[in-house]
Amino acid sequence: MPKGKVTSGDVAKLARVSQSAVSRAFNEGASVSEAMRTRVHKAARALGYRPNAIARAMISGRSRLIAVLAAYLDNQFYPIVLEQLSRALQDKGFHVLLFMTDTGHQDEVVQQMMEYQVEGIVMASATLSSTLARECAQTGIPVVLLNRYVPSSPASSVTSDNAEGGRLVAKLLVDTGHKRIAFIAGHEDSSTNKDRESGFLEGLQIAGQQLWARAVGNYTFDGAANAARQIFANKERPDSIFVANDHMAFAVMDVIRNELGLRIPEDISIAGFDNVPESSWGAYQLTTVEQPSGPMVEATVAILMDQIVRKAVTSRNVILPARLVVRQTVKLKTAME
Amino acid sequence: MPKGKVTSGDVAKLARVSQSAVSRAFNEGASVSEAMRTRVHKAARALGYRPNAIARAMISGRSRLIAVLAAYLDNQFYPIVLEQLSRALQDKGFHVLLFMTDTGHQDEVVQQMMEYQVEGIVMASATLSSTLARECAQTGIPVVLLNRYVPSSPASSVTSDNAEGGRLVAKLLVDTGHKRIAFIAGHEDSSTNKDRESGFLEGLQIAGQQLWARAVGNYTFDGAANAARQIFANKERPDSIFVANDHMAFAVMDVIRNELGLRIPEDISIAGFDNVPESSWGAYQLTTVEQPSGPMVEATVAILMDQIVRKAVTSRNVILPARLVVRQTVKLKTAME
DNA sequence: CAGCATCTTGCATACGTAGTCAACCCGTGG
DNA sequence: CCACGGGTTGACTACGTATGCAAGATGCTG
Repeated sequence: MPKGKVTSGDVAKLARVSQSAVSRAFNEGASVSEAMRTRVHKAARALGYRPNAIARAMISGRSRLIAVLAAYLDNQFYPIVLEQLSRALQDKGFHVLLFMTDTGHQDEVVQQMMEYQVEGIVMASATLSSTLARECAQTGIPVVLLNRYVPSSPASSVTSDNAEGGRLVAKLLVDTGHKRIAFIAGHEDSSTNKDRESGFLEGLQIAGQQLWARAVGNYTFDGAANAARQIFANKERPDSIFVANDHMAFAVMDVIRNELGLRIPEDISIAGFDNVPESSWGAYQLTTVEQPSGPMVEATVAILMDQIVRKAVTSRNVILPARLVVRQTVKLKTAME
Repeated sequence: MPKGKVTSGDVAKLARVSQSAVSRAFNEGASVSEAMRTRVHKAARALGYRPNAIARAMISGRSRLIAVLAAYLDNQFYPIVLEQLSRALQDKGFHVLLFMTDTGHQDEVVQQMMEYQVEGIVMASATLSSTLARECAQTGIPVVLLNRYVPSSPASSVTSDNAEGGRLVAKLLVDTGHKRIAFIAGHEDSSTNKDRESGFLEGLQIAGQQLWARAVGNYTFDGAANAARQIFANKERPDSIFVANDHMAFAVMDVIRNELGLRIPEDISIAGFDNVPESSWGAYQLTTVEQPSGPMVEATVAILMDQIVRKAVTSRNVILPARLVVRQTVKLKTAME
């Protein structure tokens, strides 16, 4: 029966070998005979021994810990990424130390991450401060900004092609005959919003159109609902709205259908961004731009492993293609008015 | 400029004091003069020193790590709980080590948790194996089963009153005149499903009714959609369905409205369980039973702190009240047929 | 002013493991 | 039979911090 803590020393005693031998028996590259290894493992099994990862991290300087920082998990995009990320890192023998923080205690949180000697940091939220990103990066620890980009930062980043996504939506709305096109922004300081909006405006401009109305939802559900109400407070209504992410788009759709009594897409078209699972749910069937979470996570892990295992020093900025997912919230053909 | 690793020894040298003094200056309860503390902190700031949590965990035997185990994050209930849990633990000076696992590699994952010397384990998923829960508990590390209950286990548990919730739904459906009442189960081995179902059946029985139909959705979106199709494959339709959680209820509603062309609640009533954020979204307005995630997390943290900080040994089983949240998916008055 | 208690401080050690180094075994070829 | 080399093994030390212990400093009481 395993009582309290059992150490490599205990195993060594039982197996009548040295502590070093036990250590080597549990390390991949070490020089041990097969006989010794099985002998040690047998004793270890008898005692219920497992190497102490803390002590191991201490001596080797390798904690096998990756810090993941997120601001919120409301937007389904993040839980999904978090789940995939955690699984992928587990497969590589790493583990996720999770930190939640809204703007405010961010500095403190970064300090805490460093105290745990994490080998890498993933910042997975569109609304984290740029100074924080920079602060992290200059610690020498590999930092990957997931779904966020800070131009002058030495940190790596993985995003989808937000600008292209914006352009695709603009083209879709224009091509389907929309004339009064509105935009509801997310968090205005975030790179995702900037890129989506600039791509969208560019797309409109190419088609010779201008933005009809604009409001800010700050990537929150309630904020988006208010933004929608604000846009519809005017006498003349838009005929379409591009909402900066799906999470907000659902709020906008709710307001349009339940408060204003309008139909989607007959009275007004809506497009979102992310392609979270809810977008495909029957009640929304949201036309949106897909952010490929799988490849984004893969790229994140690849960068991390490159820098940690292969000690690569150059940071990378990966931009994955964004794809339009057409469902039923954009009216495909509209009569000229 | 902070170069590489700076240790308490470096700080000690700069401040011309002993390493012990530095250690004490960074520990709350230690015996240090105020002069010494400020002197050390000044030197520490100059060097960018922060104590090494790994070394600290090593010597003190206190890692301040809590393992959180989840099977999936699709169901919005879990991300929300995870976010709250992480925040609450951070406030207490603890940190979350996140593990994701489906049934299969569970044993391996538990070993990994132990290797990191976690001080507590939270198992946050309805579909984790009971043997795993037991295995965890007998390690001597405090284990809290969140939203799950294993009768003969020494682990603590925090749940809502699932049986009462089931009864409330039964009463609601009966009181509003429903006669052909169906149930779509989650994962049949899970305690949440068992309790919700037994409470529901009990409620029906009290009212002198019997279950009209039953299918299994395994707590998955697609599984629930299929379960719904199966139930409606019969010539005669139910007039109401209690779905074992909200996540599945959305799938059921989609099938009913989009595939079968029926109206909710005019043609059929739906009730769920959890009260996840999406339940209040305009497109669903789901009548459901609230699981109070806030209090559930609070109770979890309280139990953990009791056992870790105050070294309490007795496990606790907390059951929090479940509350009916009436929205618009249950037809309140139905004409007798 | 002596004597004692309280508070501070430094020294030395311990935590559990990995890795260096030297010693050792065994087999091979000269 | 000896020299040599590859392969194993054990003793020892280091990682960075916390803490028991003893010594020193300070304050307080009689």
